Amino acid sequence: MSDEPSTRDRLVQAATRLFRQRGYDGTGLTEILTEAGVPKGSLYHHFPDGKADLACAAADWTASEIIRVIDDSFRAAPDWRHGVTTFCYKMAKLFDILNSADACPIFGLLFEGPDHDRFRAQAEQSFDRIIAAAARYGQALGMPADTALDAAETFIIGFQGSWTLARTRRKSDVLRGLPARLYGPSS
Amino acid sequence: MSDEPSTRDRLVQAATRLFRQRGYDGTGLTEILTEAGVPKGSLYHHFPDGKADLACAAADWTASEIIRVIDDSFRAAPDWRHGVTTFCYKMAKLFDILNSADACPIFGLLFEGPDHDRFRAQAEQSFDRIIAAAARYGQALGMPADTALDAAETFIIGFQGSWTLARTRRKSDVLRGLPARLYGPSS
DNA sequence: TCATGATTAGACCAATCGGTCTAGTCTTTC
DNA sequence: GAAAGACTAGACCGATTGGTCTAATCATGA
Repeated sequence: MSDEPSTRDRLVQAATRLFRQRGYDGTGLTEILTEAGVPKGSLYHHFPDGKADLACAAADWTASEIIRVIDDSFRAAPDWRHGVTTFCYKMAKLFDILNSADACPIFGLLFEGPDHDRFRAQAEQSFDRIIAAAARYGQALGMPADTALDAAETFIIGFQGSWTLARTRRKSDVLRGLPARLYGPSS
Repeated sequence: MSDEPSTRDRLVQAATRLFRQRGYDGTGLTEILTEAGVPKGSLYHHFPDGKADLACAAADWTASEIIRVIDDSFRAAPDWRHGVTTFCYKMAKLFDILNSADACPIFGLLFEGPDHDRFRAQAEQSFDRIIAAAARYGQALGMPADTALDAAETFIIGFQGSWTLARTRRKSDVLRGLPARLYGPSS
């Protein structure tokens, strides 16, 4: 019943927020430490490899958050399109809350940084977790396994592109319009 | 008939390449200068605002390159789908040449950096130029203006998402598969 | 030939970067 | 209540950052 998040969690969440806003290289350790209210020693205790470790933890945490939204969107969905639509609306709302300026939670977080291949591998794993989660709902809604995987990939690809365009325009409409783009005008 | 690109051009192209690989904050000025073979003084002569100016020039240059590929893909295309397909194949080839590790030319370049809103505005303009170029071909192929704009947006959104996924997987297949995703299996 | 503005050249700067290290403070266990 | 390990605290480090500034060199037109 702790009301305070642990030091580790505060670090991960502060890092997530800041990486999303300014990117990996754009965010200083001091900034993260200040935001989390944690001294440097603690960081290197919980994350021996420092910034890189922290970034991977942040990516992992974000992927789980996204999957949580997927779950919330698809659990009660009568069909695939409804699930996608709910997800897009939820994310559009999040986009508006985030001041319409941040990078897409997972997608923007990775790639940069010195340890290129480690980050790439982490991103690949995060992507696959998310796609697999969506594909599971596709199957549950009656699709064959490979069709579901394909539909989930298309969905996530479209979402990623839409978020980027939404960001340049600072308008969340693009996200809400994704289902119509992918599946035609709503009947 | 100069065979040597100008100092300015060498700076822009070196910056483009490096920003694409390591991002804005991840790339040091010294690195750009070394790669371009240009001393610091020249940079601040051609780009008084330094790194930020250079990044905007790089973005602009890249957008023009993309539009050139769009032109090459659509000029002789018998219909919209053919144009999109050719574009995707050309970009997949580029992706392979670039070692499958770089960010998508335009899309990854921007957003970070201190002068957030300036970069955002630059990205928006680049996006719009590219979408408008594609939409023009849509109209030329018989679509009404608003349909063409919508098709172009969907195309670019899909492309952006596909490049990202291709990057995490280090496989250009995703790019080549985009037309089938958007328009169904080829007949 | 000389003068002038454009351009190149790189030494130099304060600030910040990520990371290390030692000291101290909790918490747990016997 | 004492010993031991988990954790916090922050001073400190060399390297690198983007940016400034002065001096030299180049091209050009009178």
